[in-house]
Amino acid sequence: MSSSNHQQQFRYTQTPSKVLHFRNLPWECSDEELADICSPFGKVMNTKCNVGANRNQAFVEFADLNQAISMVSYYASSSEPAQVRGKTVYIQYSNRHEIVNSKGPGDVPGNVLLVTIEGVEAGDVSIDVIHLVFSAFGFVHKIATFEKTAGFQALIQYTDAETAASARNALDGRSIPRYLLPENVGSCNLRISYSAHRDLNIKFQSNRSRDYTNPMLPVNQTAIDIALQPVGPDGKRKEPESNVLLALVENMQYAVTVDVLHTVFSAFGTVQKIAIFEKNGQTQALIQYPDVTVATAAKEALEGHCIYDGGYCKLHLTYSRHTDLNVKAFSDKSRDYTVLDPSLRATQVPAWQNTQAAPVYPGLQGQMPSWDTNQQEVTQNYLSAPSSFPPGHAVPGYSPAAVPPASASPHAHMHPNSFSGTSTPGMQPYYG
DNA sequence: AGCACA
Repeated sequence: MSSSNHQQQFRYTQTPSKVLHFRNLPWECSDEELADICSPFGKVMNTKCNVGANRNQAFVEFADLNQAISMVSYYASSSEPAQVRGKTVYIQYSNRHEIVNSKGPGDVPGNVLLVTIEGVEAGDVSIDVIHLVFSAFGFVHKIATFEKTAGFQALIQYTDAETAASARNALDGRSIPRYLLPENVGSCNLRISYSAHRDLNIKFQSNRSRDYTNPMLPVNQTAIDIALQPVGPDGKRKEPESNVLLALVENMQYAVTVDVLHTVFSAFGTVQKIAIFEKNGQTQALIQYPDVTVATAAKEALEGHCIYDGGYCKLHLTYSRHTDLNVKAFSDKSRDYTVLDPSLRATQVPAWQNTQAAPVYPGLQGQMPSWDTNQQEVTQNYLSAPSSFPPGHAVPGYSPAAVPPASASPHAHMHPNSFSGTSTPGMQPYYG
């Protein structure tokens, strides 16, 4: 019966309790900070921090009811509010009379985190991505991953509980950045608690477990394919290389067209095909090169750079799992330069009416600056150019208005780099 | 800025 429930909701009518409820606490307020402001009023028997959805509430249990009353009374009449780290905290009697320490094992702080990666299968998030994400907070000693009914989980071992806590506080409830995930994965929230483990027993370096303190550990058979993959300078294992790049475009303030991408990516070699699509509300593109080497050069030169000055249209590049795109030869969202001569666009000739590009456009040769079919010099210039990229300015001077006509080169598929090297003299922003 | 967890 509700009439028998005399628990009061509001401060002036609450019945006193030796348990006090604190709210509006600063982020990650510690038991020590709580005890600091409570101990002048009595003996603190128990505390519970990081309560509530925002983890900014807490409970403190005094030894005696009068001690709790004295604290509430003091701040009720004080001109200075109770503060922690300069932040005003609000104190009232809890509607319970003791702190029930129902700390599950996952709430006992330790140096090993138990991470549940929601919404993914084990294969979707590599141990290297996990390592990359969690290394942001300190040296990761060991990682073990496994699949349980709860889903894909990982144990992350840090040096100490403080480092583990900082990682937990920063990442719990958040998602792994999308550009670190495969194309087919949406958001994947991290649920992080503490493991009771102190020291993980990693027997092998494998696709499921790593011991970063012991690089000499034998490699498990199941991890051989992974071990054969190249390792980047940061020690992060790369995804399988491909001649096709997946580009995620961040902060897309300007339209990123097929032509823009073609111009940007042609600096590193012949672009065979481009496809632009939307995924999870973000613009993505696939760029196909003839071989992995060129794709790698483009990836390394362009990763993290912006198509436009001012941080606009920042590129995040990964290798696609595709090797040969099946795209419409000419649409606003895709282009196949191996099938279709781009000059057809300028001359308004549909692709399917022309199967012999070169002989049809002899006149265009004359429009081009002095270049012929032996464009070694141009090719070399642009292949060597990415090393001189100014950091943070993938395409300095690039402006949306300066998008080159895709029609400029009728031979893009025959002569590597001829497009970007010759078609747009006012548009050579890459290397100054 | 408003009450935990099993």
